Parts: sequence; structure tokens; C-alpha cells
Amino acid sequence: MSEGSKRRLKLWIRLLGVTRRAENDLREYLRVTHDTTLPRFDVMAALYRRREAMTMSDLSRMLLVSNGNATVVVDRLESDGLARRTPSDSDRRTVFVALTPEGLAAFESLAAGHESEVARIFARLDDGDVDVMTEILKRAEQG
Amino acid sequence: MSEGSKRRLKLWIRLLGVTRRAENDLREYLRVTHDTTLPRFDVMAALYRRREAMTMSDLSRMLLVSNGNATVVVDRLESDGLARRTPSDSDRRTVFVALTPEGLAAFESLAAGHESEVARIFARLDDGDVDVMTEILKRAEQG
DNA sequence: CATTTTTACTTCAAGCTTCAAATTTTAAGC
DNA sequence: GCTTAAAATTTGAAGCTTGAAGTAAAAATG
Repeated sequence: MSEGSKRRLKLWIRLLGVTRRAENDLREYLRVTHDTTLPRFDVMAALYRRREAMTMSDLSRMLLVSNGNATVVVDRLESDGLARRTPSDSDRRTVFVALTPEGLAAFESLAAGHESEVARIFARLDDGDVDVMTEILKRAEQG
Repeated sequence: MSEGSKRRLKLWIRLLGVTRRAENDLREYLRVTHDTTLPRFDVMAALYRRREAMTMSDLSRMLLVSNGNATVVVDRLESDGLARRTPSDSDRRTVFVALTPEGLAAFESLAAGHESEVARIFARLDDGDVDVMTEILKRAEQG
């Protein structure tokens, strides 16, 4: 194996570690302070962003999870009154998902705390680090 | 919310995206080419690294997963003959886990492919990017 | 010592996640 | 039009994951 691949493997291991730690922190934060879960937060965040015209496929593509997964998380949010499904008029295969007013309010009350928790998690990076890393990640993403 | 926290949130979103994409790629790779899963690979990799004297607690701490999780993944590896548990002599609460010779061989046949898959995933980063990002992640990891 | 607290691990229930299969609908190629 | 292929979703089985509760053993406390 080449030198380069070893360095990339080390990068990957660190990347995974930092991400898992952050996810664990955020999971804990959401559980303790808002009695909710990370997957639910992620779905709500996606629905909040694209406020309308979000299909199930859009959702799972955006979150990088399977269709089946999106289905059950939305099922639960729906049964809690936080999300709502609406069939499309033009394509009867398609289902739109959106937050209900309750879901919207719930997400807004979560979002600020989530953001400051993220800030806390990455507090030991200075602003330069943050920008450099964001740029590198952008470069890694494009495919 | 401060400017800094918004930038850190953007960083986090990108970080999560890149990590998920990589995980999905690796999961697919392991499934298609070796008929195994990411959690099993992660456990085997941890056991391979610390070749001996690895307890269940060490394992879950190392992988940043819960104790209950480590238990079931090791259960399955054990029932497939790839891992083995050994009670400690000095502390009867403690259980050591290790790869069997079969597990060792299985991991070695996985590792090279995994490494080149990781290299492929991060191929669009040049060596400078890789080193800079590794350094920043080290800093983020905290002490 | 006896008691309490901490530590290591397992078990359990609930929720998450994937993949594959099934359903329904639309689009494309004859 | 008819047939086949492709797309959007849901369902179901199996595996993953967590947090909490349970068991047992070791360490700390008085």
C-alpha cells in the first residue's frame, strides 16, 4: 500500500472519531434537554430548510439514508403531529413531507440550542481552522 | 447566535456529509466484496490493533459505542468463529476479547481493500489537504 | 470487617438502519 | 395502444444502537 493511502486512512480514522464524538454529544444534548433523538432532529432540520415541496426521496437523498429509513422516521414524526404527508397531484407515486406548525415551532426551539452545542464542540478550533477545514471538505465533496 | 457559531454549524454539516458519504461507500464495499458489515469491520479492526488484552469496555470506549452494542456485535463475531472471549483471572467481572486465527485472517483479507477504498474516497484531496486536515482534527479532538 | 459505591458486563425494550421485495405509478420503445 | 423499463414509496426481516435495568465483582469508606 502506498504512503498516500496510509495517510488517507489515518485521516479517515480521525475524521470518524471526531464525527462520532460530536454525534454522541449532540445525541446526549437532544435527549437530555429536549427528549428527542438525532435522526428526528436531522429529518426536522431538512424539512425546515426546504420549507415546502420536499419529497420522501429528496429527504433520504439529502440525509444520505435509505428510503425505508426515511419512511419510519417520518412515520413517527407524523404520529407525534410534528410532520405531515401530502400526496402529489401531478404524480401519484410522489409524497410531499412537511413540518406541521407544531413541528416548525418544535424545531425552532431545538435549533438554537443545537447550534450552540455545535459551537461548544468545535470551540477549540480557531476561526482559521474552521474556514480551512470547510474549504477542504468542500473539495472532498465534489464528485 | 454569533458569527462563529454559524460557521461552526456549517463546518459540522459538511463534516457530517463527508463522513456519511464515506461510510456509505465503505459499507457498500464491505457488503459487495466481502459480505460483511461496517460495525463488524470496526470491531475487528480494533481487536486487530490491540492484539491482546482488550476488554469489552476498552472496545466500546475505543469505538465510541455503548457497552450493549459491543456485546451483541462481539456475540455475532463469536458465533461466526471470528472472535473469542476469555474471562480474566485477576478480575472476574472482566472479559477479554480477541480475534481467533480465522478472524485474524479474515480481517487481513479485508484490510487492504478497505485501505484502498478509503484512498479512493479521498482521492480528490491532495497530500497537503490531507495533512492539514489531519492536524486540525487532532486539534479538535481535545485532550 | 460491614456497608456503600464504583466498575464490568449482559440483557432488554425501543428505536434506527439497511437491503431486498412488493406495490403502484409514470415514462419509453416499439 | 402494449409492453417493458424506470421511479417513488412502503413493507418486512435482520442487524445495529442506545439507554436503562440487572447481575456480579471489586474497591472505597467508615
